[in-house]
Amino acid sequence: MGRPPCCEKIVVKKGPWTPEEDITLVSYIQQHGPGNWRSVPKNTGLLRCSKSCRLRWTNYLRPGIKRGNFTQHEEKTIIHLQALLGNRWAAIASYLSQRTDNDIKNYWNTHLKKKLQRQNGITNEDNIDMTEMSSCNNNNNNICTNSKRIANKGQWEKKLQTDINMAKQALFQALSLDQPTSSISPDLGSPKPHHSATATYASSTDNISKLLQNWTSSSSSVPNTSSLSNNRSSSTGEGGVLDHQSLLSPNSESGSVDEKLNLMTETSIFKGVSKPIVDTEATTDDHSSLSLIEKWLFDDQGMVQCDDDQEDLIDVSLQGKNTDNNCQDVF
DNA sequence: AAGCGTGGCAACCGCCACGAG
DNA sequence: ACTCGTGGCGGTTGCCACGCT
Repeated sequence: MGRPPCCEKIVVKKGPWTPEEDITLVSYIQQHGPGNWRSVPKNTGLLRCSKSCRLRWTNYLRPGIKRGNFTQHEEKTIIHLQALLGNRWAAIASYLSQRTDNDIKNYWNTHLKKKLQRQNGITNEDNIDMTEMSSCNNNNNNICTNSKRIANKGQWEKKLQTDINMAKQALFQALSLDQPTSSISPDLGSPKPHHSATATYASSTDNISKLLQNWTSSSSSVPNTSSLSNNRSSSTGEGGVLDHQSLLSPNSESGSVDEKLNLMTETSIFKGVSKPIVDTEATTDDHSSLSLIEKWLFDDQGMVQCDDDQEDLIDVSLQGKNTDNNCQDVF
């Protein structure tokens, strides 16, 4: 038996989020930063469970989320990481800077699983768990068996996660010093192809952009990075919070909501977000230097490549073969 | 044109980990 | 050391759009 639902006592609304709710949530997070989700419904008046607020933010409203079709590069990355990590979507998502774990999970379940099934000539009747199957793509069957056995709570997971987190943390620290600005994918805010015509609000990122744009009037210039830096430096422990006005005020300087949301990623208010916003410029500047983790991911298929999609990956410049070693050690 | 089946995605549910008291 | 509250994660469900008959 698990704990009772977090919002059992109060009447909570379920189902798709409305634009008004989204705005309320975004506004609140703009002012207070993410985190302390329990207080969000209370303070905003949203009739939503705190969990629901958090999910809505992390999976949909959070700036820097790339939506739309997965690139081949992303696809291959997911396949490889899934084979290595299993269904640990959050961990996998940490390597795809702009994708949410939910997105990756959905994509795996709806596309990649079937694709792999086709490639491996496995029929649905076989009812083979693709998670396990792909895990067994590793060379060592014993590894496969053992890792499956301890897949859910094994200590190797913690070690692996710790190693990854440490490496990433070091990288982010380095990047944050060297790369003051970022350029989030232009895909952000673009409507998802599949649901672009849908009438359902919740299915269209574009809608919230449009809606938010109604809150903003025409404007001339984009807030410069230095002002953001000032915000950051003058922030509290929660991190620098963009002036609420900069996002929603009619007098805002910034042109599009997407731009504003993108800029939000540059502030540190998202420190509390589980998945770090990645400075993509660091990766796009030097496409020629394929990161070790990517090499490692793609080596076995001899498909080391450097295309436009590469910017989607975190350039985890881990030392030497550490990543490889870490991953193998834990097995 | 209507009915049905399927696919895709957002959101919910239940469990776990962890920190605070 | 223990309990409780909260956040995080992965699995699953429900809804909607689309395609096929």
